[in-house]
Amino acid sequence: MRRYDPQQVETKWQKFWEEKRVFEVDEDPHKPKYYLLEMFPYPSGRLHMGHIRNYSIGDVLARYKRMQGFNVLHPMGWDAFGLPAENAAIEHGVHPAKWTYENIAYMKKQLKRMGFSYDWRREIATCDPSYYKWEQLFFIKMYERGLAYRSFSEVNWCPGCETVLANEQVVNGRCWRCGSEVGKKELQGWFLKITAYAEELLRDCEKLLGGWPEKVITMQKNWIGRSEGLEVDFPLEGREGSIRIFTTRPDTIFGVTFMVLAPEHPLVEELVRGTERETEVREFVRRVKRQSVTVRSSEEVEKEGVFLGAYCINPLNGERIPVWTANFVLMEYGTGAIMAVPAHDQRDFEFAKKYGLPIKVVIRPKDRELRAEDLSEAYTGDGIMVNSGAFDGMSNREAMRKISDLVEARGIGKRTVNYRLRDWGISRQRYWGAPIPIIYCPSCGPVPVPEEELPVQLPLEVEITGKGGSPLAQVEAFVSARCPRCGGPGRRETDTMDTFVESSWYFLRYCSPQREEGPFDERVKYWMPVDQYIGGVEHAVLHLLYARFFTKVLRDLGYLEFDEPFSRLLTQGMVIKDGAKMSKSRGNVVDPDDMIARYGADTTRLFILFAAPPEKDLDWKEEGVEGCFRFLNRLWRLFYEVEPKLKGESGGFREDGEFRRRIHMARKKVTEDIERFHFNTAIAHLMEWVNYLYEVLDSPIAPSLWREALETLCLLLHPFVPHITEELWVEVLGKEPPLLDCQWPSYDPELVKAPEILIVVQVNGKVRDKITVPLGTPEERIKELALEAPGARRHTEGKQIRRIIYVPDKLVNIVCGT
RNA sequence: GCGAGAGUGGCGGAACUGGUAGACGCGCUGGACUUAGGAUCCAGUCCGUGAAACGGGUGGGGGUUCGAGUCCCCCCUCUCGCACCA
Repeated sequence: MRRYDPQQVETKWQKFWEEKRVFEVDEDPHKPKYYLLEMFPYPSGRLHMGHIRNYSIGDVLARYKRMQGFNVLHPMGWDAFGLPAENAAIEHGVHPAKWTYENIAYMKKQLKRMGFSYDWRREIATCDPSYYKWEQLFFIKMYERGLAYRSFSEVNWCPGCETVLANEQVVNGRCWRCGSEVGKKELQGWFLKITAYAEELLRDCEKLLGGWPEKVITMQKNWIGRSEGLEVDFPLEGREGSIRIFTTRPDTIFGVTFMVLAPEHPLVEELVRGTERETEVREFVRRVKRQSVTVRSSEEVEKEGVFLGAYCINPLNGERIPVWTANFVLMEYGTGAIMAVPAHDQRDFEFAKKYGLPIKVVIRPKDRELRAEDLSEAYTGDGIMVNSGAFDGMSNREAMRKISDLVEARGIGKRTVNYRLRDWGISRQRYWGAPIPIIYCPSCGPVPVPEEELPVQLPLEVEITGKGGSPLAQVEAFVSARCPRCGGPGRRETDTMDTFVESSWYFLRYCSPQREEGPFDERVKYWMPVDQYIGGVEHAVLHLLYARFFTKVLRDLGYLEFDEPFSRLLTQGMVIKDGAKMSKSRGNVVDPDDMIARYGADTTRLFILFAAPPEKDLDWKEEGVEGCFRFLNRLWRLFYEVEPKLKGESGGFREDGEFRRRIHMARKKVTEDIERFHFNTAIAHLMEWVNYLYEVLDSPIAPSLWREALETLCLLLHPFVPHITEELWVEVLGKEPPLLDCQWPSYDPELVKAPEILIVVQVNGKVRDKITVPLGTPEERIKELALEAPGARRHTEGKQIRRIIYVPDKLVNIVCGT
């Protein structure tokens, strides 16, 4: 018997697939399309187990759908711009382009060695000018529509990466990539107006229901953070002007006992200038501004503030209200100023307690009185209005509406909607990224590069030192340019785009990757949207939000006709070893190359799919891998042991119903399990079936039945372990490759049914016996048999039988007295 | 603190709409075949008793039900996300 040699088998079929172009697909209007996409990798050097897991899951679905008759688009590419390439240049003196392309070449080889069914003709690398050219075009179109703008503002600055970060890229006050503590910096940069789509991005979350994990939808909703409220002007006392605040609780406006401005609020300086408090306040503001984002946003930080010495007037009741500034009010949100109602807001309450500010109750619960001096915390619930003039006695909900109406009618404020979502800052002070296609002209200002001059190529001759800001600024040949508008001398923008811009539309480019006349054509209509997207949860509010935004923008620019890019999303769990995420610093990394060399790609894939369901974390265990390797050997031996039995005549054998039933059972189970992404149970069932086939190895089974079983086994296992199945299919069964073009086997529900069914007999809910009855036995007969079962009789003897419950084909429960 | 998810053998994990808890795999125990094996095969493996019978058992406590891992209430633990957003 031939030994199972994964290396030999796997390289043989990989070569075959490539030569026969098995994975290449074209548009075919006669077939239903299925776009299966996995998040493309950053070419960091080599694949890690997280990639292998992601792509193994994807490959199962791609192959399965293809065998089901779908025209499956399954592309792969490279998220090729990014900092590590630049760091490699700084550390090892290798050019980012060289480093990137070498990594791509190696990782591509690894992907091929895993047997993933990608159509490599569609491969894209985002650092290729033919890719980012279109991105630059989108930028210009967005600029023309006011969706890309330049602004001078306080941005997140990562000292480690020496560049700006978008809000989404700051995780717990730290850089999402390098973990450095993020600071603030005043900087001029380019922004994409994602806030213009806040409402739609939020609303369309409804369209994702059912297709996306609820968790991701919730995270996106929270990130967008819509809140409805009221803006109100509080006139300043003794001078011109007013303080505009935003509140979601207009019903508490009679309970305002102080105002708080964000330390960055322009009025702070204005109000204290030339007063005795000037020094104290300035000192405070300086101190707060110095606090890093991490410190200022962490819970431990105590609320602190200072009185500005100024007062304003509550426009509803004329009360005189002191104005403070404090660290817990953010300039970025709402109007940067709040009305403080300590009785009904916990933060205001804490602040009032600390500084001895008055507390005034304006809402009481329905069933009791509320006294300010009794409060140990703010009362934030609903109730009845008190101390609120004309609104007393009203429910606070009603008062909310009435007060808003009044404020709007008097012209001192308006209802507004606020979002937490900020515009997306895309300028990066780095080299290895797509250049922003703008030329600054001393007389015309920023001018977009004309379309016909795109792409603005990233120059390759550049010195990368990691010091002194953007490397592009040093390349005079790049920087100096003619103003497209007036023809005068101008200078190019030297910042590059955030790499999340590239990943916001790559899935569209796969549809027409080589097209030179435009970013995409009618093929995008055929393939999009992506039917199934697979990747890690870490992009729940980064990539996935940006990609949704881009899709909507491109739709409005006339390129697309749909609203959402990804119909279904599967977020896979992490790969864990020894209780922790695999990482170099922990030294618990398992290298895919190692696994392939020792066990082969099929075993590696099988283990990953078998050890845990996709959305859960996967615990890497060498012993588990060995178990899977053992199974494939068992499978291999089974085929060669059965091989001689396949040759004989099929006549003269007793029809074996159970043997046939198992075939259909397997088809049903595996199909259903793949549909719900329960690959582990699908594989478990196939293992069980193989165990059964070994048991009946010496039984007189017709050769045609054996053949049917083995063929089914190959077909059902193929999405998981494509190489070994292809080999057995051809070498033992003598069939034509590739399996990918064979039809997924269907099952006959009638044949899945067993002729005899096992009925569990319970007495008072406890299992006491089991009986076997022929399919179709009438209920009355089954109940009789159950009562006669010895195990049941032991427990019913001498007792009164009260009820008999029958669950068809499952159990009988005899309820009797005790 | 808020929100979501999860707690099942020695381990990874099964159990679709309430209906035999522990499938499958790992590990472990014993045996067979072997010069040998960490190869392969057979048997066993939730706990209590040698075994049957029986009893207990899905984080803890209550409840609904003929019947609860599954549904409801309270509590504990863990993971993830958000975290002064007015």
